Amino acid sequence: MASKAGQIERLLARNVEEIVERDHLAAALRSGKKLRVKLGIDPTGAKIHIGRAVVLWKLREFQDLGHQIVLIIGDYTALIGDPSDKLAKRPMLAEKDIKANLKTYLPQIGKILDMKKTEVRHNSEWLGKLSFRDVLDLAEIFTIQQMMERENFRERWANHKSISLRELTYPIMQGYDSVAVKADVELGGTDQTFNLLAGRKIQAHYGQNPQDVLITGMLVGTDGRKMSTTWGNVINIADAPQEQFGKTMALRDELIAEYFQCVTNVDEKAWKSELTKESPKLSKQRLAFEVVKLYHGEAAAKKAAKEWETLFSKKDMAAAELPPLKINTREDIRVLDIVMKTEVVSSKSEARRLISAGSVRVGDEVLKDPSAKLIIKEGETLKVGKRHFFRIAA
RNA sequence: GCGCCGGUGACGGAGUGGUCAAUCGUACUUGACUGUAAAUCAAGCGCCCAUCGGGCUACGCAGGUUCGAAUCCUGCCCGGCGCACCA
Repeated sequence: MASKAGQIERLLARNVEEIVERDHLAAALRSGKKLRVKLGIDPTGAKIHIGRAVVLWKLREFQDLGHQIVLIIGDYTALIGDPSDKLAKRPMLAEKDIKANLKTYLPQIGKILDMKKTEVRHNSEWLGKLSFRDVLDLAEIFTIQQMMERENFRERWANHKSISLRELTYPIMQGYDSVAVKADVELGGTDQTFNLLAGRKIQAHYGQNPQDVLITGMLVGTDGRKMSTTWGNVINIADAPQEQFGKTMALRDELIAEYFQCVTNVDEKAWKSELTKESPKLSKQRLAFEVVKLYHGEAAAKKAAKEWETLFSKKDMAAAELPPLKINTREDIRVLDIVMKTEVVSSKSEARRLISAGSVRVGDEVLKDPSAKLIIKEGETLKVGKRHFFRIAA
């Protein structure tokens, strides 16, 4: 393990886009004082991807140095809901969703942080108690002009897109969180810059020392666009080993370095020297291995690497370990119905399309007729599309 | 509150009474080529049945006119712009 000074140096440098009051933070870290380090998360989706994990790993570094992590669940902010949802019923549903999301969230975060040492708070605890008067007091801290400096507001303003009054209160809600938990440091991605800085101002207003702010870069998706679940270019930390490995292999070559730096723990010098002498494919295999290792352990990573090799590189379906698919092997069955059984398609029309396109094969044989009937044997392999494989079970 | 413009598929954006399940671009899926990379080429891209083909549901919501509506009319909801308001 590196020296404490080394750890601090790394903490302040790797994947860090900007630090506000850098010297102050550096001094605080060296002072030996136990800092309260805040991260706010909105439980909006069910899965956490490796892009969002960047900041969690940063927290882990703080944790390893003995500081107190304070995780704030934005249950109150999320409850208020999106401005485009006008239905009165919405908040009730959201409350349920939030609870469901939280159940899956914390275990995922637990893959990165030591939850026993983490303070988990919900911001409804204090935001729910504020009076209208309190809110006005908070609102007084900022001017419209300051709010409009924010890029996404400015852009929307320019494009005649709506900006709700409520949205303007987001920074003050989040900033007040810092007051409530007496944060010394807050982390976030560059998209959070405005909110993070708002926290400083609000703390000062309430007579607290402004938190230092550490901003991490945003990880791009595997295809080079912004990482987003709707784009399908994400690798989730709870994804199965195989899936993580495969998704990493689908990464664009030019992003390999960035991914090594942002999503793995591999020492910078180590991966840089390797990268220059290896082919992109080899580098990616190493990268994929590291990613899986991080979330599933070394044994799983080794296994995933091997599986990938047999299935995709050697294209040896027969030798690979595949998920079983239960099919009646005694009667003949339509190709269409077999594909439906796999549940990789959302409709029969889609299944027909896939079949007609020649993307379904049993063993080495391509099956192009949706309504052709066949008797399929136990142990045979089935491939549907590019990446769905099964082994027939009785 | 008044006036004007607009709300179309994942997104952008055509279409302004039948030939519209809806031009086109992007994204996406699949095939070929490959390194499950990129680029390129090709096909597909509402749902259901099907061999050609047929049926159903859709163009903010609800009604109406018509043989026939995404297209016309009425009401409602939502967005933008302008006016008014600004003691």
